[in-house]
Amino acid sequence: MESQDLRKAGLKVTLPRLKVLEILESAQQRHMSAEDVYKALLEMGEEIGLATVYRVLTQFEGAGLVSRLSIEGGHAVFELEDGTHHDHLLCVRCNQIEEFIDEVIEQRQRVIAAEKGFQMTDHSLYIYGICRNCQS
Amino acid sequence: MESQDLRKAGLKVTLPRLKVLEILESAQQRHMSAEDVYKALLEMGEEIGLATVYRVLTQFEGAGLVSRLSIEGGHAVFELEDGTHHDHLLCVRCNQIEEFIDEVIEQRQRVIAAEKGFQMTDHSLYIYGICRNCQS
DNA sequence: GTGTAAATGAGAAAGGTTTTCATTTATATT
DNA sequence: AATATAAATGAAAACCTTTCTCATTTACAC
Repeated sequence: MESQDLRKAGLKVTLPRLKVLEILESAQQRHMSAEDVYKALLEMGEEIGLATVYRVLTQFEGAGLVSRLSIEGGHAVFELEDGTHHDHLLCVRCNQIEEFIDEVIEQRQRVIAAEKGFQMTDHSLYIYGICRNCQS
Repeated sequence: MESQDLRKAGLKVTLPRLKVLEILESAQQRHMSAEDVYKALLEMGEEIGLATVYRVLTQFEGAGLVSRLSIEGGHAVFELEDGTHHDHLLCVRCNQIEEFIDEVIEQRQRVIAAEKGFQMTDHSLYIYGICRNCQS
């Protein structure tokens, strides 16, 4: 009953929105670009325009249903929002993305923001590297 | 004698390169986009193409003379390399950028990368917030 | 001074994302 | 259940930052 999620978010229940949600929920990869979602829709037989995919993802972000990662060099990727804040490790070879949570870092960030007189609104931490599989 | 910096970096000493270096060294703002540099050059009376500014900044980055920050939502900004690794605090109102160094966070990042089996190549941490001046 | 490889300028092209606008659709209302 | 209305969609154009192409100019080695 994903329709409820959409209604709760104040969005009309439309086929493109339901299908995009479905893709995000069932995809093998948790992190997908707009293009990835678009292609997955095509494979599913749904002819939904790329512009609509972008619009829907942006609305979902606004509604708190997904988060947007702005990774270095290029396109954004989206992940279903699961309520947990986490940061990311990205493999520069295979583009795989892993997540991690580190309370020590979180705490230090709060301290630093306070020290500098900043009212923190957000923060993003990306660790780039070569994952275990790609080191061979 | 900035010419030496260029020669040391294996770059020919050309007027565009000297002028871009000059802008970066004398600018009131330490963090500048390619467009910022381009405009500063125009104000200085130097007719240097935007493509050249991009090329020069990219070469400077390769030569270790400047660092490129990939901040959220759009264009890259460049800063003169001063040898110190540091992270950034960005004001979402006035776009001012502050720098900070935190050895605890650095250390935790190394630990996390190791735990996940990543050979870390780079990392980027941005704290977004409202700076002291903009909170009034 | 001259030759040669490298650098530049202008504009075109690229790549990801957003906008426009006419058409379609979901939902509130009758 | 039919209808009105505001919102959503598709397709293509526009956008924006950045890179590339290619003819011309320039720096540096000889």
